[in-house]
Amino acid sequence: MSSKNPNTRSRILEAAWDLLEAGASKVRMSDIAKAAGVSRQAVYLHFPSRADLLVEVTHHIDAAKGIDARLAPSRTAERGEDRLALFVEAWGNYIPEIYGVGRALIAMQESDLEARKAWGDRMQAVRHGCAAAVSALARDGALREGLEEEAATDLLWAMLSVANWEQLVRQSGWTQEAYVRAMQDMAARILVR
Amino acid sequence: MSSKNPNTRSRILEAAWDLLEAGASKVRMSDIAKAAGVSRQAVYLHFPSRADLLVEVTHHIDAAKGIDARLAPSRTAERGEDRLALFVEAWGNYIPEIYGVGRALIAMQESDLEARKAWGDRMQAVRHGCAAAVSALARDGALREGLEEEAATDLLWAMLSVANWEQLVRQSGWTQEAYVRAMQDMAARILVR
DNA sequence: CGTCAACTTTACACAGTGTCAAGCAACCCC
DNA sequence: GGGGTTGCTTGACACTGTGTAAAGTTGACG
Repeated sequence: MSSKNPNTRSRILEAAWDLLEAGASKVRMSDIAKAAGVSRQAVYLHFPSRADLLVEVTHHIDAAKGIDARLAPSRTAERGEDRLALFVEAWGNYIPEIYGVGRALIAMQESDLEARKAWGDRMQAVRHGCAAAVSALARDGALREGLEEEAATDLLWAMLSVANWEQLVRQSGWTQEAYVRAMQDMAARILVR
Repeated sequence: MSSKNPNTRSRILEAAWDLLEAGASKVRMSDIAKAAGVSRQAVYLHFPSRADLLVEVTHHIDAAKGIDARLAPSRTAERGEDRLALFVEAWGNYIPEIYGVGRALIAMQESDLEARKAWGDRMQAVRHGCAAAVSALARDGALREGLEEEAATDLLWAMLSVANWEQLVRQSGWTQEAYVRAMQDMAARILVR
């Protein structure tokens, strides 16, 4: 991908991650450069744009935090209901990890087409997870009657949005545990027969 | 409030409203000025900042669309359950009206403190509506057991966020009617005993 | 010693917000 | 009918942040 020093690249990614996760309200390219101990231009030698850098940070986090391993339990669950609860738990507990970057990427969506596409892609991946859980319910005949799989997926997806997590946990002061329990309960009440 | 020509002021507000509601992705001060047939500086003679202008637009819309009248049925409902359903319907159907401005204001939140406060205040008003509906349920003894009024209000509030409406209606392609019905159903299942 | 890669330094273009000051046209008032 | 006031225009400019461009520095390697 890049012929530059992979060390510098990682330092930039780590620095960006740190700043974003620390909740700094505005993280500029120069802030990231400074935190990485590198010039602002060096950042542009590794990442063509701010949006690209942020996207790479999310991939970096995915690799570091092992998103796949976290979702594994949900995929191997027998019953649809268990699968749903485990998926809600896994994703719900992953949100805080990517919240900083997600927020920055969401904020860029309005102005930056690339950022919109990048975040949209990631959220589409979450939607696939939702669809899989809903589909498992349907397979068990446990999906609430009068609810299409498509609509159920949309609802679950909307419920599990980063924005909702932000509102409940960051704004309303819920604990992470309360959030996850509420979402599991909610999902069960809305989707399960 | 302003010693300037109230006519020009209204023209600016209307122009901003039109542009925002038309879904233009980026609405600059100069765009609004041009649409209002006025110089960019004239806009600043009437509104100190972009955030102020947007907030005034929301108030303008409230006055034009009669938010109070729309919420009246919910306030006069006898049963808590009816009140809840009517509130969800009234607010849910109001969202599309303010979506354009809301989106612009939300996009500014990250960078602009004033915008954050302004939109936060408006959302707080919605929260009060949620709290009133929940309180009516509790009064009837219809609130689901094991659910605090506070938590119920938070949940309802999060559910009814503009972001969720956007995701379901604009992104997932739901009709407005389907959205309202789903939210009413969801609220009943989650909050009502 | 030469050269190549990675990075630094400095400068600049560009968009958009917000400020400032001078000018101008209409109207009001004595 | 001149003098002031009001509401707006015109043009210039400061500031922030992104992204680009080009020349300079440093160290490793052959």
